[in-house]
Amino acid sequence: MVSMKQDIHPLLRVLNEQQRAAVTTPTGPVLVLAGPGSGKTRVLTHRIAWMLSEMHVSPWQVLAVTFTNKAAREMNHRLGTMLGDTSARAMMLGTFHATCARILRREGETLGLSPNYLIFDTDDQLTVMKQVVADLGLDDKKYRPHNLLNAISSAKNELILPADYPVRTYHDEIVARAYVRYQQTLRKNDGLDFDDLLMETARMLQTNPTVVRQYRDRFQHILVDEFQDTNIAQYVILKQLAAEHHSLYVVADEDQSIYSWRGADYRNIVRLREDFPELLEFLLEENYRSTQVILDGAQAIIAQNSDRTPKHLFTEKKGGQPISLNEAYDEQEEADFVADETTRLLRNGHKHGDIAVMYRTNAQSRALEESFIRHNIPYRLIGATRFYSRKEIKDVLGYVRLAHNPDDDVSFARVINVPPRGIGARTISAVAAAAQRAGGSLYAGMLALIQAGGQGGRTERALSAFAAMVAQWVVLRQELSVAGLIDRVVADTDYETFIRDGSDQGESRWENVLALRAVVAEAPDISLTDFLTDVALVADVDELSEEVDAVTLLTLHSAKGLEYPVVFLTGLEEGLLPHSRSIESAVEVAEERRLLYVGMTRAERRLYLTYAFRRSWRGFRDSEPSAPSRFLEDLPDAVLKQPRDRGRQATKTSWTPSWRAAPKRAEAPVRVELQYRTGQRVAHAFYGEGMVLGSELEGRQEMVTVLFGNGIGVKKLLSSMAPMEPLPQH
DNA sequence: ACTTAACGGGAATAA
DNA sequence: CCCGTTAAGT
Repeated sequence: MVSMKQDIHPLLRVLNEQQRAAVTTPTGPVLVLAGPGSGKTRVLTHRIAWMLSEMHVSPWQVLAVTFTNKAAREMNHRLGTMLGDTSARAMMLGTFHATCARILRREGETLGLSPNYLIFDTDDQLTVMKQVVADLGLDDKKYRPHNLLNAISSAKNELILPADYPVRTYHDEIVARAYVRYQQTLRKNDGLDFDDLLMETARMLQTNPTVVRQYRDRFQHILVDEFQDTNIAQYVILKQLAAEHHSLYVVADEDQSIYSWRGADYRNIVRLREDFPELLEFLLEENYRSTQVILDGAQAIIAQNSDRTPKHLFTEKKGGQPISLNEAYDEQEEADFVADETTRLLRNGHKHGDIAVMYRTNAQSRALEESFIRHNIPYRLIGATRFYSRKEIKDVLGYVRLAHNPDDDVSFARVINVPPRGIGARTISAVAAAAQRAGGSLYAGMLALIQAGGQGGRTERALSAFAAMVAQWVVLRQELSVAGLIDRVVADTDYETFIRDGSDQGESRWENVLALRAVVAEAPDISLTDFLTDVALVADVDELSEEVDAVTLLTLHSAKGLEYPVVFLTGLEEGLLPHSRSIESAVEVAEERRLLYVGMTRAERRLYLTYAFRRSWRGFRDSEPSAPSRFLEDLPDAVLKQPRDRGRQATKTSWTPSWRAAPKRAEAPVRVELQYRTGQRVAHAFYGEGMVLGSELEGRQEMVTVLFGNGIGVKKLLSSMAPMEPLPQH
């Protein structure tokens, strides 16, 4: 039934029928299955507004969980303009991690957590785990701290406590011991890792009737975005909170589930249906983002996955520019193609900010950056080295963390001799030994050591000076703002002189310190605890501002939830997408495919897919040949700008980059006839005519070095792969 | 005690 | 290539 516009509630006017149904449904468990670009953020926002204005829900009773802090901010802003700032501010709105951090700050004491706990990031976790491996006398080659952390993270995501870690093998036994020790060490340092935030919250809600009642009363209405990427701990939190009122409103797209490696389990959708049998489901199938061509391409890719609900996405943006599929010689040429094409788009009226370049791994950004610099195109890079993981930032935060809690051994060990102040390895072991004896922190150990005396003048003076400095910071943190405290620690440690060593890198590091200082200045009243919590929970995408007009470089994972008029997806090669680490598992390959789907569906108007013919792998001096991604085979020619070169399809046999290949076995020498001789003239399908500079066997392959004309220059090609043939001699 | 060079091993996505 | 570790030099 078509209703007259004026009969429709103002909140609903901008919505289509499906969206309207989802927004106005009575409270209760609701699952909105939303395709990409189908306006799920809009639905969530309008649903909240609808509940507040039409269903007598108080903002205080609403908990909304988003995937990024940025999404939370945006939703908050939209609701603010729709309803007025006050009601928007009363809601609890944030990511799972941020929300749990807040709850634990208030209630954690029931679990024995200090209200001033700090969040330990990946770096800190690794520091702690290295200590654990050393303490337990484990071989760190056999039990890599990194791997142990992964195992522990998986356990935490499934709410498995150290004491309950399942042991089936000796290896499990070691992991279990490491887990116990790791958790003890974290707590001794008053730290929680990212997974703890979720696990401890879930555990508290499961075990503490008083707390759970309090939060069920408070959060009578819960809304969740990106539900397909929740893990078990997150699901338990939701289930516990919603157990009484059953007002749980989740938005999901199983085709965009790309975080299983972080414990996300899209079967939570199945659990939801089981745990809330009265669940109502809504579909959002109209896409408002992309053109039909882009949508068709993306659909063709995702349709190949089994175990999914088929969807009928459609858009009114019929037709559109065909998808451009491009092969480049290597990663440099690929990057140059992206830059050249960007320049062309800019000439045709696009802004830099319209354009995003996406890739599977952060390492791929390098070639792109270099090319953008050469072409003088402003860009910004998301991810890579997180701002808050940079050495200089971690150092300064280390001092600040010591002021917050001098018993934080991780921070203590990090900064005790930074900048170098004559406290070397010897002295540090003495401090550690004293701490051990006293059963206290390193800081306590240091104080004990100073009191006992007898270290020798130099060392004693250095230690006392450091101790006095830290003690002073602890006092000053009460009276100074965070900005003031940072100024003070930087001044006291003479950090500027240390970091500005005259090199360009030093300058850039100092600029980062100043940038940190500027960030703090924007929140003059923030408490030290809140500041340190925020810092730990910022994601790089959170910092993405629309005001900067630059091309965005980011991983496919970071791109989730974003959209751009023009998108380049680069490195679409076997080994990269799907990634070599996923290639042997069908389940993981399916997730890689979803990753491509997520990338493609970010594009509004123009989509470029690129792959390189050969690619350099880190330390290898020569690049390795690569094959186009198997996923590209599933693109119908109809959506492509030019039909594909059928000769260069991915082979179905699994391909491994050389650095993953099995060690070369001694083989009987195989005589291979060289096809090309130095001086030979050749014709190449892309590069035209050239002259062979040399030809040699590489393994069993003939590698030909050819000089091409037209400014193309020297290329190294595999005779078996290259679309190239010898020309008759004159 | 600190700095520097040489070496070896590992290599994905991220709150 | 980048990291951390180690050995030798300041």
